[in-house]
Amino acid sequence: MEEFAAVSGISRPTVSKYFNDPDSVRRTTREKIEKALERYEYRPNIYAINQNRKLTKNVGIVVPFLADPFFSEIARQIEQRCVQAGFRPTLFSSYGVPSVEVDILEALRSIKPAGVLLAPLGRASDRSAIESFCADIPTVLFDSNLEGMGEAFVGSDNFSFVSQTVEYLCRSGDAPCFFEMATPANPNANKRRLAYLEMAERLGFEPHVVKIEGEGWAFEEIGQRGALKILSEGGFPSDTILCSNDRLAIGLLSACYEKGLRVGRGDGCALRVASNDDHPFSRFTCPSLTTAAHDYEAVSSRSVERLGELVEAGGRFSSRSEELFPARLVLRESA
Amino acid sequence: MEEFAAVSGISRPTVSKYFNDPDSVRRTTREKIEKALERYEYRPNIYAINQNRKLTKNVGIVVPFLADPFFSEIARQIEQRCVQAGFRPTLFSSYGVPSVEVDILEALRSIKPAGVLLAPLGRASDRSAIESFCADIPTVLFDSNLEGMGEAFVGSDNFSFVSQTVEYLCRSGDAPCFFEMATPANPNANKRRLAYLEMAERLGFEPHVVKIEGEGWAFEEIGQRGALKILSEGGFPSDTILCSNDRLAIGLLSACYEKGLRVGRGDGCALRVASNDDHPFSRFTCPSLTTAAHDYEAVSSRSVERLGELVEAGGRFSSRSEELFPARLVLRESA
DNA sequence: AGTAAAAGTTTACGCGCGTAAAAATTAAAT
DNA sequence: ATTTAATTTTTACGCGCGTAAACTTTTACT
Repeated sequence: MEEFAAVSGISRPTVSKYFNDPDSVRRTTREKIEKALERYEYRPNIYAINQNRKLTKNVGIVVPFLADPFFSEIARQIEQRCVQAGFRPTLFSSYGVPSVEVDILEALRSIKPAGVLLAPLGRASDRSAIESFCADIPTVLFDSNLEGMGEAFVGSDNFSFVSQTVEYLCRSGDAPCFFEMATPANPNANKRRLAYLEMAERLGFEPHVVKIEGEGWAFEEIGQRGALKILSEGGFPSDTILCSNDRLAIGLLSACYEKGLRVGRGDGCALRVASNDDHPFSRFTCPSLTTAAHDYEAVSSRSVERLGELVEAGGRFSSRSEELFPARLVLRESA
Repeated sequence: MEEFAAVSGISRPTVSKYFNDPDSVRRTTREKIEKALERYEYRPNIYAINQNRKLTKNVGIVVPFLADPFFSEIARQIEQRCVQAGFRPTLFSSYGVPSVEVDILEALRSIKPAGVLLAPLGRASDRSAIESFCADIPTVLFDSNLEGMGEAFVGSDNFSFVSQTVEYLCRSGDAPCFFEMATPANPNANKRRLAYLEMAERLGFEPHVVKIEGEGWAFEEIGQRGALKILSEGGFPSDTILCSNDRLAIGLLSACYEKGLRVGRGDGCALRVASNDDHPFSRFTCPSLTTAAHDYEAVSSRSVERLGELVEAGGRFSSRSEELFPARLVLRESA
């Protein structure tokens, strides 16, 4: 930087100021530096910068399972918006393993991020590890809420999802049973079940929750196996099935196909299947999946916005906020 | 570190040595330090470390599209193995955008990685940018080969994929036509087409390459639209279709379902469909997809191994190696 | 016990940059 | 042309650690 300052005819502290914020120097000064920049392609050393700055521009984005297209899609959007907001995002996935999630948080501490956007594993998360992390690093939770943790939460309104799908299914045919994992990894799953039960009461139908066995994040396989088991043991309590999430539904549809059961709302269809999430692949299932869509854009943009505000506010909000975005019902062929 | 060295009763240079490599100090010394570590939870500042070390332990992993489960799966495995090898991996995705790929390489330069594992976009990549990057940073290419770039390439043997699927399809029924994008993003697609043509000649059948329009990485949609168009304009030249990759096949299967065409090898099936990749979702398509599987494990482990050797060798190999792993034919219901 | 090799200690420097303070310069305003 | 505010320059220090050199202590081995 010393040398570069010399060739650009500006003092080093001013050059340093320029790289911190190009608009903080006079226009003529900026132009001189930028002219020199074209000829000498100097880049400040990021490690030296971050060692001396109290606050880096790093942002950590943590998701529970990047191989799930839902998360890779939302991570993609969040990443983009972080860059637009002037941050340097780094993407992490715990791939469903709690200890990896803890390791990621540990690694994040060491890069002294301005803030972290965290979608926790959920039930399997080490709550005390996350709590102590949030105490040290400004953190916004998204997608999956852990009560009281982080400075803010941005996610989707599970009741909005389920109420719309249930309402639609009841309006257009039989009331649905609810298909889910017995021990869901994600807290959203619990909220969805509760929403289903609530809707059953409101609309006056008998709820049936069908729980299937399975651990981990291989939801499609769990859904497929669970559905095959149920189908060969007397079938579902209703011909209309609402799945807790699209990945389970993908497994269910594959099981139905295997069993020769036609899914859809037309004549000759044995089952109707609807679900929640609007997973990127749900348009290509057979039949295409009727589902309640996340507002990907709202969740991702609001998460990053909230993080920006948090960093601006010095890392703490006076009170923790929770923002939930409603779902949008997407009618396709499966129900 | 000064203070920590004091409380642990060891000199600072030795403590520094310890954090560089715990095994480089005497056992008794190590134990003293680790005992102190339990009580004072000191962590060396990663920025100060990397500023002074000639070589960081950072490794960049770059994939073209993380929302494609194929890449998220291979990225997952590579990430794991990097950690096991003592590296600090960071994951990047260009999400199909060439300028983002260039930005990523630029960002990678600034973190001075020990090495980079790069799966380039392919046709859309800025070759000169990648070339100049590889000249500066030790790079191993994987999945997608760019002639002469990087110190090594590790990928799958496209001929092995196509020869096995074609051979199987011919053996068990009619010869396949080949379904692909007119302007594929990935160089593997071209190799697969050539392999198909070569196999047609070897086995003595008339090749039919069916090309569909479409740009970008939304392969399922492109495959679906393309297939719908073809099906409503006279159909495919053969009742057996080999897709260039699984994501196109997923779109094709969805189009077939929509058209009421039964896919599979049994009686009453109008089409047989096979493909390449063994995409994580290909087990759950309707019907499940017969495909040639990548050796995910071999490709990912060998890539990381090769990178380790490269770093060990000081960043340069005397000659560029290309390693291709054969496919494994996975017979499912679609063909 | 004696000795060479291995490991640790002291001392000191430098990495590349942020940043503070005081002085000097420039730009804007009366 | 003066005054005043805004920038820039000079000078200087420090961040947290890697690392080299010379020296001292510990370990391993005959």
